[in-house]
Amino acid sequence: MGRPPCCDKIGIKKGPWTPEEDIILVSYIQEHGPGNWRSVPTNTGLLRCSKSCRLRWTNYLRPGIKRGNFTPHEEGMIIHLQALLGNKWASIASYLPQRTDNDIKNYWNTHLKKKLNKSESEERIISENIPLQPSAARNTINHRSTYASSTENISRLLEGWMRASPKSSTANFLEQKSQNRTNDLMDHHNDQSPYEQGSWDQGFHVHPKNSEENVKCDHDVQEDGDGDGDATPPLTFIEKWLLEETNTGGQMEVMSPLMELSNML
DNA sequence: AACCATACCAACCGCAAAGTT
DNA sequence: AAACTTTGCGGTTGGTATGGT
Repeated sequence: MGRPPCCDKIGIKKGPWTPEEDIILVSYIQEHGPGNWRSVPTNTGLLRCSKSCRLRWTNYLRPGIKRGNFTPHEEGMIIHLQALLGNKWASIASYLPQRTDNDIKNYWNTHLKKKLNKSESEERIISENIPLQPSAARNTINHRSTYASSTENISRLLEGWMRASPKSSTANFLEQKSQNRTNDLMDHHNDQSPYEQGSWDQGFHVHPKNSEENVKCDHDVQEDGDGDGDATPPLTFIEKWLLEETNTGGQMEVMSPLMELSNML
């Protein structure tokens, strides 16, 4: 025990990351790979604690992250996985390979929790036989248009940086990364990508690190089941359901059996 | 136009598990 | 086995954009 807080040191910078810091971190990770976070600040000269570096990478800079614009299918998955697993955001995120646990957690806290509360109260009113106008707001997801703007800035910055630099392995990596980001942004701007089979495949195959993490997370989830006894249902069922969901194109109707089960649990 | 309230997201903090010596 | 270090997770908060008055 007695671990000293890593962020208490004098001279450690806090707050929002600058594009320059992002570039330093990305290029370092490209060379050395993610991990050994302890050594990242000393080796890069970044005035950040190791924790902050890891968080920045996993939640923001890691290739293959999809940001904003949660599809109805993703939303449904989060709702049901949360019902089944509780606030195990990392576990839930392992089933949404392009999303980070932080993103899912934020989306839950800012959108879905309210939505569910509203739905529950409306259902209660309905069950009490009080007439109620259909609520348009119930099906409305408030997506803020500025959500991806910072990502876009990073993308542009990286592109500019690469043009100015000789073609190194780092630059190649960044170019690829930039391309991924651009593709993501295209998805966002088009706003037309229902959660489809291709998205899964892309998430798992294009980003090896991602899938590697998924394997680990899934393993963790399974261990959770017999560990703390927090009523985690058999994961094989969830996986089966997710598979069916993926194959059927993710219609909400498919979830009703699951909802019944989760209600029973 | 200015002010205030609310919504949202990025990042921080503390704790615990896992890993290492 | 104990002490220590590192990593990961979930809860929370601060800053800022947006909407309303």
